[in-house]
Amino acid sequence: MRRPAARAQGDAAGRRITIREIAHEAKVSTATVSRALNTPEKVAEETRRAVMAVIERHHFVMDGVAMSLASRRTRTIGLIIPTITNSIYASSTQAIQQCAQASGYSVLVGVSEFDGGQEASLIRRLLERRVDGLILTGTTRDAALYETLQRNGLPFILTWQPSDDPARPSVAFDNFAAARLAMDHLIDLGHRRIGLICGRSEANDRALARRLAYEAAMRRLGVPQSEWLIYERDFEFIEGRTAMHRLLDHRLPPSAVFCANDIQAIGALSECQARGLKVPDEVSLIGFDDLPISQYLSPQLTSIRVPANQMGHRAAEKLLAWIASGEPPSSEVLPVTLVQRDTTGPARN
Amino acid sequence: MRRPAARAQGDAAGRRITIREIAHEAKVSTATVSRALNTPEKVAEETRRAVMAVIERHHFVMDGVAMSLASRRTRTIGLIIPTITNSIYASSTQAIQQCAQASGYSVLVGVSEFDGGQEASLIRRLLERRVDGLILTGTTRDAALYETLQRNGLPFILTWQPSDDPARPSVAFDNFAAARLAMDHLIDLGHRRIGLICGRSEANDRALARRLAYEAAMRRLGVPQSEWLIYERDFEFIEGRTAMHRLLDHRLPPSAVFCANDIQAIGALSECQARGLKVPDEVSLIGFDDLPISQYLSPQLTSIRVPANQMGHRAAEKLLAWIASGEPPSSEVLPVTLVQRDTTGPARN
DNA sequence: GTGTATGATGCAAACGTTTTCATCACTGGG
DNA sequence: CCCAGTGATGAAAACGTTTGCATCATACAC
Repeated sequence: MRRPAARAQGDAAGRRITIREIAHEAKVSTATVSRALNTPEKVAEETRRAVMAVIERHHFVMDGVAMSLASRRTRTIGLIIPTITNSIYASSTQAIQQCAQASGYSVLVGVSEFDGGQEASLIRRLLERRVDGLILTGTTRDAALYETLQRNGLPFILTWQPSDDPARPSVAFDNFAAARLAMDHLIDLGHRRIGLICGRSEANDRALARRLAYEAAMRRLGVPQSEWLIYERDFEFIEGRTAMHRLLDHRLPPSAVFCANDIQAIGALSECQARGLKVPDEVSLIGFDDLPISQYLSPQLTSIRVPANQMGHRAAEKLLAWIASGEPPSSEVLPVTLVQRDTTGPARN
Repeated sequence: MRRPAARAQGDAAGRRITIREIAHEAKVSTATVSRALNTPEKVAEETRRAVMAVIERHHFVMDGVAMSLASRRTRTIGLIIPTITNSIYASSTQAIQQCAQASGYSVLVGVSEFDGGQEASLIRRLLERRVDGLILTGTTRDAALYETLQRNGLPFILTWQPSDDPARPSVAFDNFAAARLAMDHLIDLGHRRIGLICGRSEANDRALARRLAYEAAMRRLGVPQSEWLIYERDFEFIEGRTAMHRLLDHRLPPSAVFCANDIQAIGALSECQARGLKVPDEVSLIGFDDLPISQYLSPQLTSIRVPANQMGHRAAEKLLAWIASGEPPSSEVLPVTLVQRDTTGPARN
């Protein structure tokens, strides 16, 4: 029986051709081949062409692993996101991809499922893979993890939540201020009894910031803190829907609900529609994220537009610049806007 | 001025500690350290513990690049998808991620943006990175590309479209049959003048298969081929919407429209709603994909449920099995179901 | 006591590049 | 004619692991 490894290399595949054989055939040294590939300007035009001809002829593909070992860079960045199915993360991820791909970098993606432990082990794995840099989601994590990154001198950018520590550069927007924008909008419309549906604040600093903004707004309003107005749930349509169900079943239902993400907002909206409740006449709903779909709903969802795409783009740019220059970038706070559509209206009473 | 590279390694970061220093400190050879890490059962319990202690003490992280070079496997798989923002691809991607992560593999993701050329260059890049295997989307691509994969003996799995070539194993569902399911549903409801909104069939074999099923059904119906009933557009809500706009503006608008993906279906639905057109009373709409959101729309979207998650899961499993065993797996066709909801109803006349 | 497994370990040769330093051939100024 | 400068190239030492083979105890059957 043949060894699996041999088989996995494929039957038709002879041993992969190496730079050494290219060098031999082109009658130059491996150094010259390497230079022809990486720094063509350092090689005489004629030599370069000869080398390239041999390379073409053999379909030579450089071994990136050996290259990484020798040059001590992998041309790969790591990206850790909580989930990929919520399209708001897909959006920033796509931007990061584009940026990286355009600069010849590959992206190693890890999905943490909102679990700190899993995130830590993913980070360790990426560290082991020697990624040149890292893009992380949120700022809250074990200090030991940050130490590990620092100790390894690994450039990293935090996203989705601003960092106040210059040693931990971030590209993000202010979740607290953004959520306040939403609350102010509802308050301006005359709402006083406002519900909140958001993510789990213990595992998600974005959800926490939004909740805090909600609570601050309610306090400012002089409304007593009422736990029954608040629902922390997972990021699923159904969770938003059942939360809304509970809110509406209450003896004194809120006249407006702040959903701290569009997924849950859409779930909440569907609950209203299932009950035949008019939105925004009988209850107002505001979301957060402004997913592309939100304006194709009916009624169109009022929401807070977050710069997911731009954030991914800038984060990738800054990370690559850091890698190239060795200089850590400064943090950047991106603007956020209220997109007023058809699910918010004046309070009735 | 210091060299960037030096700086990028970080200030606090001394040179990374190596297996050699661990070995020295634990008074064993590097071979033993390597074995303690990779095949603990081949090392005496006592020795293993001593080695581990030293490793812990120094926060030693193995250099995966050197490991990959020496062992000739990277424990990384490549995944190429056309886009990540359409949540149907996010769904299969997430499943692949989970599977890979659970087996200690990392996933290098490439986004081709439905562009064959870009896909080819991404594949080459992944080849260079020496991924242990590849998961690709669709079956239609340059023969030279397949040859390259074969030549390098790289295991790969095709997804989203079944392959008939046993040398190119696939995990997919039958797009033609699935689209026929949708058409049959409309036809059963009495519709005869049926529109089609789908992706660009020249760059997307899934869209092509669905279009062919549409055309076959229309032919079966004896309806003359009418180009004006067919719209090939990009995967955006707005594209579905404007296509629907055109369709409805026609002198003889269709009584039903088959949207070959939910994104465009949702756009189409929004156009109907903007016009105050009753769905399904005045026009029926059927989607394809059955995105999670589709049942939270109002009216809820009738659609074809595709096993995106399962497909990703099975594809990853098969790929990893192939890598481990060296034996290419057989192809697998997954079932698809019609999910009948509220956007399809009997034809009026 | 001999011979043979068995288990734990070490030695050292890969793995396929990059990169430093040295060499060599020119060029042109003095 | 000499010398410094420049540009193209090569030799060889890394880079940090894995792994085949050899070695050396120790155990056990006979």
